[in-house]
Amino acid sequence: MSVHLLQTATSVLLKDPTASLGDVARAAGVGRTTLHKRFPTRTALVRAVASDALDLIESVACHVDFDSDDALEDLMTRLVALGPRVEFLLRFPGLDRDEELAARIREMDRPVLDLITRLQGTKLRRDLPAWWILHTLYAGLFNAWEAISDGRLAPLDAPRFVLSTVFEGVSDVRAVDRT
Amino acid sequence: MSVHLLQTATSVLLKDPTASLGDVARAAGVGRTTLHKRFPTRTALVRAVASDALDLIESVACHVDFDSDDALEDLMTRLVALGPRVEFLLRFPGLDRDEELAARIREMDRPVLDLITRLQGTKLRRDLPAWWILHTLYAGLFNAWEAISDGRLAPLDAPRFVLSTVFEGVSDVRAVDRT
DNA sequence: CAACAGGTGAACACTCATGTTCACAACGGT
DNA sequence: ACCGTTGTGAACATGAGTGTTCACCTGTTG
Repeated sequence: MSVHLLQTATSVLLKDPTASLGDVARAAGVGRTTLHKRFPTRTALVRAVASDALDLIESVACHVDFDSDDALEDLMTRLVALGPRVEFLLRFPGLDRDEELAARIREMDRPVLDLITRLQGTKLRRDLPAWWILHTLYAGLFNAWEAISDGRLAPLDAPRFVLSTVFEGVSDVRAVDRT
Repeated sequence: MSVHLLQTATSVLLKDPTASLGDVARAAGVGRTTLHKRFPTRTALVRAVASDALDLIESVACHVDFDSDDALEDLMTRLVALGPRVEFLLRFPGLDRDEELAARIREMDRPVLDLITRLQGTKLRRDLPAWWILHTLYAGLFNAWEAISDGRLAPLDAPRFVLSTVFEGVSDVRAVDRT
């Protein structure tokens, strides 16, 4: 039941970052008092939601074989499926001001950055910084989540769209004539 | 001076969407009363900032030759240069709930969507929806703006990074072996 | 049955953003 | 010198979100 509460809080706060605790409690079907019992302050709730999202990412990242050549595709596919729970992490305003959370995020980025750097020896472009590629991947994820929540993109289509677009770009290869 | 006020408001509200009007006024070096004189309510200020951003986009869009084959690259390059003023438009929470603004945005998207559809006959992939390509371009812009404001990316490098990444992807073409 | 933990609504005080009014100062035009 | 404009600070009322406490209800466990 605590899990469902966090999920509801995630979606409510993501749709409207200024939503009151009363809104969150009502959406979750619990009393505001109960919400305050579990999360004494608003920032505590936000941190719990963010922390939950980080746990979620870790729980899928540990299933990815980072030594594989398809690790990035595998990771991305799994992340796309997580949806709003993780979108919250990248989108919620002022979240980066929490140093502890920011540190945890950097900590999670590190192995992915290493993976990207390694893959730049084989399948990834070497003329782009690893951090730029990482953020391009994030941008692709973000893009897909937004399209899904807008109802324009079917969740099952999302991984294919993201991977295909981010890796191969939007140019028609057969028509490419630039250097 | 009114212009400078809007610019300041943009950056302050972008950094912290929950910033109070007092914060905005102080950052702009004017009294809160003066701010209220010019923009009676908070939403009025937000709408003014957004409207200003839209004007900015229109002012550069009218210099783009939409019949050219390089129209997209031209447009993107100009948009990258606009920076935070426009980032506000895509990022500020709850902005899409203003129907008038949303309509103006859709109105501006239309010619770009048409351009994309047209270019899908030549240089752009036909297996992706036009709206997906459009949002991928936006995601690239957003990515660049974020990197710039974080100090990781030099503004002059931004257009090249965005265009190259969005159009050609992050895969090393020479190593591509997928279908 | 008794005790206890967990959930609930009502009420309260507190803080803060907001919107408004008012009186005053600076400035330019007549 | 007069007046209208514009900006300013101070003060005030209002409303909303927040955090807290308390009395009450419910189910479980002993």
